[in-house]
Amino acid sequence: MLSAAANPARHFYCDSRVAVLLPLPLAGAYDYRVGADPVAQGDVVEVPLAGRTSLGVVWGPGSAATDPGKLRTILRRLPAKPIPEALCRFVDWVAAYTLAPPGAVLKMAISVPAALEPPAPIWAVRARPIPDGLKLTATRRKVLETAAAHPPLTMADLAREAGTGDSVVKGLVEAGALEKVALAPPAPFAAPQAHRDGPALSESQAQAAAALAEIAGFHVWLLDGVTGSGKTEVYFEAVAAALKRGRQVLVLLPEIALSAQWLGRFRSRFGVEPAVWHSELSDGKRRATWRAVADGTAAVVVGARSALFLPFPDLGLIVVDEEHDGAFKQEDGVCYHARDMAVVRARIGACPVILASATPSLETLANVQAGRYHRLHLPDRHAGAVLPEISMVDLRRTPPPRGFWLAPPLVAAIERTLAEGEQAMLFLNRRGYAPLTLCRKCGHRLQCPHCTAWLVEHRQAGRLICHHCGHATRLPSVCPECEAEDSFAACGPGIERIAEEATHRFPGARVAMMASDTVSGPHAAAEFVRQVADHEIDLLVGTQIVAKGYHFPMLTLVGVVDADLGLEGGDLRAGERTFQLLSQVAGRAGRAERPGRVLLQTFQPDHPVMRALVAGDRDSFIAAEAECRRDAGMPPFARLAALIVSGPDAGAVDDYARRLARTAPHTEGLEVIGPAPAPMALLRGRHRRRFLIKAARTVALQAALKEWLAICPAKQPLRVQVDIDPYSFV
DNA sequence: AGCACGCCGACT
DNA sequence: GTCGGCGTGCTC
Repeated sequence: MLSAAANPARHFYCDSRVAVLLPLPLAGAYDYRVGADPVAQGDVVEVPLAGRTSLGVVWGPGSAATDPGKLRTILRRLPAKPIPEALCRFVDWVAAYTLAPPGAVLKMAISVPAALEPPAPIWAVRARPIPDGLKLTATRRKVLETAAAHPPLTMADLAREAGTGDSVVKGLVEAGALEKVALAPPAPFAAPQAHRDGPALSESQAQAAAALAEIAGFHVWLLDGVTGSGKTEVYFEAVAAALKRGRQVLVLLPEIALSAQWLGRFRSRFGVEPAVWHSELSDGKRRATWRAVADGTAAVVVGARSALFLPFPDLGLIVVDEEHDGAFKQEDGVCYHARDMAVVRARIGACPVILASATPSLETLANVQAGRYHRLHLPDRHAGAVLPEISMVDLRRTPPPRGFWLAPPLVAAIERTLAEGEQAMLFLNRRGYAPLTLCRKCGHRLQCPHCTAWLVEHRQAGRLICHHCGHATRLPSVCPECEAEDSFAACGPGIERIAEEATHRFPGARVAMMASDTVSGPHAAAEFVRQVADHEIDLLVGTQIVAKGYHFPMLTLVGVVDADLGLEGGDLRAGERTFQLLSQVAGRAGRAERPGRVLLQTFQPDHPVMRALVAGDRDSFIAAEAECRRDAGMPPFARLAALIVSGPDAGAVDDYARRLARTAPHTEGLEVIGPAPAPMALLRGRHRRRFLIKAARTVALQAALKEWLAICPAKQPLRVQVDIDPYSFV
């Protein structure tokens, strides 16, 4: 099924030493002596390391520089397929780009050590000639006849088939009348049926699909289509085409745990479920999936960003759905953007990438404009549905009553919608009941002891929770500052409070909440989404997870409780992100026959983001935003990196940050800003200072940073985290 | 990431 | 007098 061999010209090392990359945050690969068996590039090996053993991957020839006295010998070669060369090159590339130790990147690629050992055989039994002196009872005879009539069965299956218990089967095995044989484990993933007919496509969908079915070789395609235009069905044709060529496909989604509807669409197009990959997989699934990717039996993998590091031997297409989504950016450990790294992985594998979005990122649009990416446009909603009408509720003119958050025009619209027997959704990107709790007597605000953040009241859970480190407490009975009793007041709304107001305002309506902490795990999310889709809920109150790709046919009204929320706090991408998020939320309305309506509650009706949303004018908003970025010398027209210096002691962190500032590079086209307190000046008990580095696109940014940090390395417990292309500034 | 080495408090 | 806390440093 797979075309050719994955590693056409692997180089075998019979000479004395090779470099082995270990999945540890070391500066580089270590050299080892080759044992009795020769090894080749990509082989997974076990090596001794400081009194224990470690896995590693043969990375290349050893260096002459290592003291031969230190060399130790490779213990064994694991009986696994070698790591594909494309993945090895990808690991090196990501390490060089992100300035992460290559071993830390390798660790993401061999994240399932158990998958490298041979799978445990499944034991079955089959009949043998009946040994002399076997006592043949009626049940025993039945079991032996059944065994003779079938291919080898597991002991449990045989017992069930023969209508008896497994003690009889066990007895026959011991008596030598049945013999155990090892079965090959079944392939965990059925092949998708690429030849099935897809759904009927509209004219523009069919054109785009036809173009995508032809693509091969490294190219980047932006599939740019309004919400509800059927992008998924269009790129499925590219998936089908890649499958027909016998190649593997990777689809990246921003939040795989919430992808039940996507999986349903895949199943109806291809007849089977794809392999899924995300952090909540069980160990067994994880192992089976990794192995199925490595041996090519997983033809399609849909996964979160970490799926990029799976060992595809023959990747023929990558799709990044909702490419603008911030969830693709990994912010801790190895900091990388999965959309950008997908493009790199595709280049290394010489295969195409499709980036799909209704609200593409500025970066991607700039690449289209520069001619680096191709664009396919889907201007219309599918099946005659029209885009929702978006209007504003000016909170300065028609504010809600004191202590409430839904303004009269929004309340009236919801009442009308519910009276029509349709569904409404209220969107507020804030979990919990109230984002801030303060003492009415002295004004004291309840703050997280480990972070620069207020504690958020979660009334349902009866807790105050820090959303940054998870610190949780009960609401204290007296103010820790002035010792006043029962003096706390909840300030501002979270979705719990909106749901409370909605329940009170719209009696009889079935109100439900959806946030990352109210639906835990893929199953709960799938069930919840089904309830909304089947109209068992009238009014849905949710955070940004309701913005993501769902199709609710009876949902005709979306109310954005606080459209200004994302614009606070001087973030480079605040405007862009707010535009994308609100466009996506608005896109949930009116996806079937009934037209949709969106109301944005705002104090800033003249803000460019609000104007663009109401006018439905993405292109001029993006053009204006791009102009600002160009003027400010910001991405995508320049490059940015962040250095975060952190440690448990504020004084030591400041000292080190000042030393770094003194040794900062002075290079033409490179500007170092800082140190300044990082936006979260205290996070999980660590004090943080930040440098921002702005570089012209022509400057060798990574080299300059590497040199800088080498002059002035961080000594524990101080740490420097490098974030190339930082995304959020919080 | 482990694991050892190394200096200071509460136990058999 | 030891057991053990985790700070610091190394692993081809």
